[in-house]
Amino acid sequence: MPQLSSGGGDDLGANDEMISFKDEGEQEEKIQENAFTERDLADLKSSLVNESEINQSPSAAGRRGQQGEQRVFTDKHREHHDGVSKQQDGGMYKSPAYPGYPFLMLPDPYLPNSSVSPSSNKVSVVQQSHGMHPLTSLLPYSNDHFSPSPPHLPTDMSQKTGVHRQSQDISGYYSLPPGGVSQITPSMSWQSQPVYPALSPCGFRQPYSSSFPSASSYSRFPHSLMLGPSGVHPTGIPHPAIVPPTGKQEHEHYDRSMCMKPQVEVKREKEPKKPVIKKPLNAFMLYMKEMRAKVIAECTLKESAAINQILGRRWHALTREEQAKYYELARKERQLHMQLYPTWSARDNYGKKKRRKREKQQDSNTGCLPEENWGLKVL
DNA sequence: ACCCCTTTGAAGAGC
DNA sequence: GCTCTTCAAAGGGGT
Repeated sequence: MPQLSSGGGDDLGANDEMISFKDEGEQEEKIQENAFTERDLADLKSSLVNESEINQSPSAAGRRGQQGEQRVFTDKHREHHDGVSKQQDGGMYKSPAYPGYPFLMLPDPYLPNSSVSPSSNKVSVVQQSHGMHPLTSLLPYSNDHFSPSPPHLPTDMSQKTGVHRQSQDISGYYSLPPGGVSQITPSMSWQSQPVYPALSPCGFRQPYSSSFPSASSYSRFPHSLMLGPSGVHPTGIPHPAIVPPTGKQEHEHYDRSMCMKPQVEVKREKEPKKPVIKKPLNAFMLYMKEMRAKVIAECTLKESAAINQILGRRWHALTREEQAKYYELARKERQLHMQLYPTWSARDNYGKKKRRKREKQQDSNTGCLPEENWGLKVL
């Protein structure tokens, strides 16, 4: 475990873990809302815990018993992760433990024996019937693209140090021209868009079988800078990362409309509203996206809140190496997002969602409208 | 139709 | 620098 350097493990935030980690009883209360009986739930959760512990490497099982080593990824630890990633780029990604990462993370159709093996990359790849595997789309990366970041180059792209230096870095990943983003050619297109699901010509998400990266399939998605002001490419094909500023299921609604209506009409409809560029997914979100289907299949649960609780527990049960892979992917996602949308800020989407319950409660107490205040602050 | 729930992490704002 | 808030995905459930 490369990241478990001596002297660094004890300060990895056991307290935070204990705080954030919910009690078993609490879990039961939550999941009781499902159709399961208490016993079924207990069995389910017991099996989940067992499964997590069994499937884990012995180090993970041991780690669970060592609350003091439970991870909390503070910035320091993230840096550590980056350090791990660097190591893993040269080690994990190329070592026998992670041969060809992320290419190992292929969906079942592409790996004859892709089931989880304790000795293999334990992060099982789940065939998502509803979407492209976020990691699968990393396949276009070459091994060179996943080579370790050059030691002389910073890898933490969260530091807004400008795109140019990132270009120097990401150009290795995405073959960016020296000029940076503005010179990204359509041919590069969306090979470098790992998270956003591949869309069928009709805009519907495709299973792996049809979304397996290929130059032709990805070339359908032009670069953001090739888009028109509404985020729609002149061809009428929507940008996968840009969604209309409506509520849930934006992709589906939007994509269907793209299929059904002439381009000009759609363009006209979309013009008045500024497209929404979503936040890049963090490590846990990437993990959830990958594992959700598996949990649903195993637990026959469909309620996302319950699924997410399970996924949260499993996330904690992962070894640091396993988590590191997702942190690394998330880091690359952020890099890519920053490349594609240099001027985008997370603040752009503030207020897009409706006010939350907590805010409403505050409102009832204070009479304030926090989100409106946000808007005032922002503007 | 819309919001809540539930999770973790990233980012922004405020102090 | 620390704390708090919001959003990212997901989809069943509630209003």
